[in-house]
Amino acid sequence: MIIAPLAPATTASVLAQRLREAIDAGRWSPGELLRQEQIAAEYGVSRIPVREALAQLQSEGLLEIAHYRGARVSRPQAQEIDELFDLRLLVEGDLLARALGRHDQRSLRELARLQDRLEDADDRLGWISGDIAFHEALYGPAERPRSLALFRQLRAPIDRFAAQALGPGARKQGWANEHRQLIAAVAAGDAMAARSILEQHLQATRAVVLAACSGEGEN
Amino acid sequence: MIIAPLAPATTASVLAQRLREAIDAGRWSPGELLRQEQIAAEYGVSRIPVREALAQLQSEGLLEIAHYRGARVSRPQAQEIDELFDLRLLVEGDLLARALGRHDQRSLRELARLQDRLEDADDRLGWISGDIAFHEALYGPAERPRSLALFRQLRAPIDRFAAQALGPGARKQGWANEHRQLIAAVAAGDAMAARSILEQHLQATRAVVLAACSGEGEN
DNA sequence: CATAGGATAATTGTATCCAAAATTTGCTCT
DNA sequence: AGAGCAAATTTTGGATACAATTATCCTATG
Repeated sequence: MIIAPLAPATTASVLAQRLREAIDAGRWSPGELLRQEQIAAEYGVSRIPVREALAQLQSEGLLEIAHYRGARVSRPQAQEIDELFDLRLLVEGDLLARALGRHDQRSLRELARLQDRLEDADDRLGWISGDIAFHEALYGPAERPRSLALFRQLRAPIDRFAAQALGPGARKQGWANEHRQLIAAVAAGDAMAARSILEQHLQATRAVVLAACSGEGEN
Repeated sequence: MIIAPLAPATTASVLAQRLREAIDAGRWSPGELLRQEQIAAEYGVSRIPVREALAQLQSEGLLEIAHYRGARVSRPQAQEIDELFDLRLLVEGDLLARALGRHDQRSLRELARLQDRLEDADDRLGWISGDIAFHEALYGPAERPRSLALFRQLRAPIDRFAAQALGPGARKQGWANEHRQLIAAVAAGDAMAARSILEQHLQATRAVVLAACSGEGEN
């Protein structure tokens, strides 16, 4: 529970959050231009905070900005997606290994609770944010803030396509199974099994994202 | 040879580059405030591009910005530096392994040439940019743009302290030896040796950076 | 008819100006 | 004299206005 916010919201930061959600929701298709004036008018602000928010989203890998030319939702190439998933396996594998011995009764119950909530969620954005929350709880005990930030950063540019792919019912079962197996492996302290399940989980997600990314938004 | 720049420079982007260099050169000590007005006056521009440049440098991890309070050079905690070096070993180890089989006569000659230039450089910024160039040439054949970008990102917040530590003559010899050994291991295609030398190289650098970071700029 | 050239419009980047927040200064009261 | 509070100054965040660059459309020409 947060008492005093460390970084009191500024127009640009809340705008960035709103735009993040709008992008994940698929408001702009990859390649489509985000017009500063239009966004400014829509949110009732000037173009200055809009520009700062767009720059922020660029640094997160969601947008590509060309000078004097505009910002557009990035569509990673298949090769780049492969690379991102390889990096995720490196970073998340390390986080998982370090978190293994540090989980306790409470953190495991929290994991199970998050997974329950995740399976109850019925909208795409809820799944994505729930999945992020689950993995953050999974890696949290490692106490590696920088690696955790990197985990978020590596997900950001592809979650948009994962959300697209997680339409009605698609692969939700296998997804949930892998999460349950991860919890079990962590509870048992089985590093090998955990690593193996994580790898399988990421491979499956990679395939889904690749399909969604190549299939959508042909501009 | 570049004919037409893909991204024509804008005031904010050249300012960001200038400020990057100024920070690496130690113009501001960690914790010291960077005043927008002062920087704007100094470079003869308004505060708008200054703010955008500062935001960019924040996203690179060089600065920490608090709302209405100002930007200051970040001083990572020892624990954070440890984590950054662990991540570097993960990412650079992967890059090195992937690049190993892809080096050829020309790329090896280029590596040797860069190392020669590096040993001739006589100022701190030259060493740092030379070291970056060397490692980029070392990992380049892996053809992993995203990992290479991550390599730069993981270095950025600590290079400032590496530059500080690389004062007159300090550890330059061991540093050069490790680079030469890396070239030899790559030429021989010896993955184990290359990995081992890289690990040793990063451990040594970590110690230097930790010492420089904790010892300097007590604000 | 396709295309090169140039004027016009649309859009981004930057400067100037105003508002909000924080830091500093100086005063009061104990 | 020192702690606490309030006005003044400083500094940052945002809005408006202007300049620079790019995109569009129209015309003229081979």
